Amino acid sequence: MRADAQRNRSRLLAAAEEVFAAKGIGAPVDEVARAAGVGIGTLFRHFATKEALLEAVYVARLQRLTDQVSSLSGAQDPAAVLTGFFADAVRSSGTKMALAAALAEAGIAVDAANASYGSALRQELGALLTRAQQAGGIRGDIAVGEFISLLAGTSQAVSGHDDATRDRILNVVLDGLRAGDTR
Amino acid sequence: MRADAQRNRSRLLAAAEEVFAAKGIGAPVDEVARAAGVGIGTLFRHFATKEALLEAVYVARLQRLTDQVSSLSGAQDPAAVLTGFFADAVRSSGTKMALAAALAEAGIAVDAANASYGSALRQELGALLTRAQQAGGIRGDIAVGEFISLLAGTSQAVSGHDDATRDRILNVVLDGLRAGDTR
DNA sequence: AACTATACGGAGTGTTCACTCCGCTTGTCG
DNA sequence: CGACAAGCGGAGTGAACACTCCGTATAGTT
Repeated sequence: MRADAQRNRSRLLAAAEEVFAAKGIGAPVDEVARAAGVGIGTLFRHFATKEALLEAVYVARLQRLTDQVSSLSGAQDPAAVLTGFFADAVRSSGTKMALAAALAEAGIAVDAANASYGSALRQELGALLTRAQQAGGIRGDIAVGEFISLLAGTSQAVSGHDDATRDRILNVVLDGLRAGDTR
Repeated sequence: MRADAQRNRSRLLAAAEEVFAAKGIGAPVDEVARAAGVGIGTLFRHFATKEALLEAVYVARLQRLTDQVSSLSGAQDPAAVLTGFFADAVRSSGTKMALAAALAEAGIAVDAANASYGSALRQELGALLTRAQQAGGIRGDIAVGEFISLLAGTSQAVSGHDDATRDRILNVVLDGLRAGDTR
């Protein structure tokens, strides 16, 4: 792959993430191309369809989340680490108009990505969750799937609120995650 | 207003709620007209734009929620009533692919409706919430806005899950709403 | 420097969709 | 029943948008 091609590809990904986060996934692809400073033709050579672009954005986000969780997995206080991760993820997605939720709503594009890349995240998170539950501090009656859905739902719940309100909402869910478990 | 016109109007509203709930608000209006058994012309005579139709659907939902809360406002155990309402609302919206969330994402259409009709719901709910907080059983550090956002977020979180999973997710949030308050 | 595979830009194309227009139908009222 | 306003249906219109195509430009190689 030529150097300029690689540069354009990552520019497109970054621009897409920004544009879709700001205006929702309904935003026209021309805008992404313009934001990236490339022509539309270039966009479509790198990502054959809009859906492929969305998927790439989604995968990139999964990748980052997975890395983040991986780097945390050895901690000595898994419950605190897990809730900390939850809070971080919610706070950072709040800025971005619930991009993950919007992507998830898109449906099809996400399934393929979930199967291949999501499973890694799922596995990492699942391990951390189990350890947190065993160590105490996180309720035992939920699985990874519920945890992830809660993460997405909470991200949506906090979007559009100021920092203080966002933290109040977040605390409700975090307390719920700890509930029924006497630390 | 002629009898048939009124009939068509309510058919359109019902069809719109169903179609948009099933396929998201991106569904073409033709489909709504077809589902209602009327022509497109008729749809647009009753609702000047698609946005107006969405707003009408949203208002109808707000209306129903408001009535529901009103009928509950005199209860002797406000905390239980409030959590019961929360659970009901989440469960019923779960079937409908988070219609409220999708509508909220549409933005503009919702603002006007919120101002006029949402305030009634907000007021009713706010009263109930305050009473529940005073009676004990609901944490004192949240306001109506947070409660409503949590409702919407939780609705999204449970969508696509089976009943048992849905209830586990719901319980996390409900426990969170009770947390920090020794009943 | 010359060459060529690789990549680029953006006008053009087909399709989807919200919305309009008008000839026809039907409810309503004297 | 007859008249006519109110309402209906759906072909037609324009705009937005995803995606294609090809002449031009440029990175990498010899």
